[in-house]
Amino acid sequence: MGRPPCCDKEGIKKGPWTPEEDIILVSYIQEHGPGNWRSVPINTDESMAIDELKLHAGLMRCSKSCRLRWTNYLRPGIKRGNFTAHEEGMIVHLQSLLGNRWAAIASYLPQRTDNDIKNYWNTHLKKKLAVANSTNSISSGNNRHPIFATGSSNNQPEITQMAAIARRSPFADCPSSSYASSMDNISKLLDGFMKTTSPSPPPPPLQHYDVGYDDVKPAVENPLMSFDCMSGTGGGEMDCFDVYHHHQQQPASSFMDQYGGYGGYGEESKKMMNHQAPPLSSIEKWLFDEAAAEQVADLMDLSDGCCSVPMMF
DNA sequence: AAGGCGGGCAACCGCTCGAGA
DNA sequence: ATCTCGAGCGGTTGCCCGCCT
Repeated sequence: MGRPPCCDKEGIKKGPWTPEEDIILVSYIQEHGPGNWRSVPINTDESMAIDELKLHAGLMRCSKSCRLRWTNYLRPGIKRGNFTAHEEGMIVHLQSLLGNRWAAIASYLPQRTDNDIKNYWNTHLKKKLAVANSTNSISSGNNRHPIFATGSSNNQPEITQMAAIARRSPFADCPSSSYASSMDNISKLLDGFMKTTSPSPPPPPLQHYDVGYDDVKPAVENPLMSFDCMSGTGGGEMDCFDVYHHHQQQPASSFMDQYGGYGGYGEESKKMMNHQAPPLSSIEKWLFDEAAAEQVADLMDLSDGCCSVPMMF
């Protein structure tokens, strides 16, 4: 007897997004910014300008669907494709600390979406950890990370879970072949869209940040939008861990303010910073700590079968 | 070559939270 | 203080694609 689904209304489209829909959504967000999702499909009423009416004709998606599509796929700065060993380690580590709070975990990997992380956990890491767990029964005492010695982690699982990630990612950088995973396709479509559509002046350039580079600078390559950092080269090649390592000198809030602005991750991060247990300041210290970086690297280098993995699932 | 099967991932659903009235 | 509603989150589903037989 719950609330009816927001997409139950007639005429609201569901299912896979088409390139045209992506273009419409990106165009809308470019002009209005992310957020106010409710208004995306609704703004097709008479209050809209003529151009906007044209722009949104055909985007019959509910607000949820629009938000999801943007945050999980279209949002600039998303790194797609294979997870690095460092990213795996981060995910395993953070999952052991935070549980299945994928949004919170994603806030520590700004280039990855919560959906991506969730899927990767469910399809890859869970199996790896299960295999490691089933083949090993070594006790975990020696692997406890100092972070759990603070007395604030009453119910924390063993940090040694992360040691179960024993292999470096065997995958190569190869984007998926389907439309939905092809940033090139969208970029080209958007480029073509701008060349072939309305004679009205082009909207102002959308800025995005090359997360992980030395200075946070707006990267304006495509007048409409730039996806370069998602495609496996450029910014996408930088490990998330490098990002954190690089920013360890900065206050976390500053880092999140700079990088978390898109798609709501910044807000989640701020919540994490300010309110939520476990004590993330400690976690952050550890994550940002150079020595910890080496420790993670060491753990990631461990071969299969050398560590215990007391799992919770 | 064709059909079956399983893995991976995009997208949906339902719930919770929080802001504003 | 309470209610309403939008935003966001996590769990789950279903489709697509590649591999195997």
